[in-house]
Amino acid sequence: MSDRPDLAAMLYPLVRTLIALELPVLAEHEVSMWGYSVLTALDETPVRTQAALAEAIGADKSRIIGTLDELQDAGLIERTPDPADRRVRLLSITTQGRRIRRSVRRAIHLQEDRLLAKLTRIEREAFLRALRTLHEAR
Amino acid sequence: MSDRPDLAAMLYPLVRTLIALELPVLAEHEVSMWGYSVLTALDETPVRTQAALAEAIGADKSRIIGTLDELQDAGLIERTPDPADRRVRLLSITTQGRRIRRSVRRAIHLQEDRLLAKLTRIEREAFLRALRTLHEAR
DNA sequence: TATTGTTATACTCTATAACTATA
DNA sequence: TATAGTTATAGAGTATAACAATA
Repeated sequence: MSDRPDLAAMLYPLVRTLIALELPVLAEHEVSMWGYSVLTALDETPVRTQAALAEAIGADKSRIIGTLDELQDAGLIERTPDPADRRVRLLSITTQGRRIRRSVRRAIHLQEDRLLAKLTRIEREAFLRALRTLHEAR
Repeated sequence: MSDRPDLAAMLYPLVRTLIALELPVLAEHEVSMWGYSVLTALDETPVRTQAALAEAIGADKSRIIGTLDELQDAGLIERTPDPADRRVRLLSITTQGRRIRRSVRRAIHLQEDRLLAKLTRIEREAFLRALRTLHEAR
C-alpha cells in the first residue's frame, strides 16, 4: 500500500462536498439530515424501538427525539405505544413518508451522479463495490 | 448507475470509523486533528499567511489560531512577522514538527491499512485511485 | 430494580462580528 | 480605507445525566 495521502484527508472533504450538495435537496423537501436518515432506516426495516433505531443510525436515543417529533407532526412516520409493553413506541413509516423518502433519494442520487461522473464506468463500479465492502465490513 | 445506497450514507460512517482509529494516535503524539492538518499542509508547501493556510485546510482563519499557538508552543512550527509587511505572519514547519508529522502519518497509515485489508490488492488500488480522482476533481 | 422514552444541563465546535495593528 | 491577525460572543450540535412511566 504504497505512499498515498491520508484516507481521512481525502474522504472528509468529499463528505463535506456531498453534504453541501444534499442540504438544498433536503430543505426543498422540508426534511432534516437526521430525518432523512430515520426515514431511510424505517423504510428498509419497519418496526423498531426508538433506542434500536437510534443505534442503527449511529445516534444517541435522546438525540433523535426532536427529529421523530417533526417527522410525526409532518405525517411521515407513526409512533404508537406497544400494547404489549407500554414503555415502547412502535415506529413505522407512512405511505407519504415513503413517498418523500424516495423522492429525496432520487434527487440526492442525481447530485451524487454529478460527482461520480468524474470516473469512468469501470472506475465507478469498482469504487462503489469497494465502498460497499468497506461499509459492510465495519 | 444502478440502484445503490446513498454515497454519503456509506462514506459518513466510514469517516467516523477512521477518526475513531486516528484520535488515539494523535493523542499519543499530543497533536490535535487540526494541528496534524496544519503540519501536513505546511510540510507540503512551506510559506503562507495564516488566512491562506486556513483556506487550504478548509477552516476559518479565526478557528486555527489556538491550534497555531499550541503548535508554536510545542516547537513544531515557527510564526515570524514578515519584515516586508508586519501584519503578516510567515509560517513554517520546524524539523521537529516534520518529524512528528511523519511519525503520526506512519501510525495513521498503519491503522488505515487495517481497514483497507478488507479489500483485495486490485480492489484497494482501484479504490484509492478513484478516491484520488474524486478528491482532486472537487 | 431495570428499562423506554423524555427532558435538562453542560460542553464542544463553529460562525460571525468586533477589535488592533499595520498598510 | 483596507487587510492580517486576534479576541469575544452567540449559536448549533452533541453527550451526559437526571427523570417519569412502566415492567
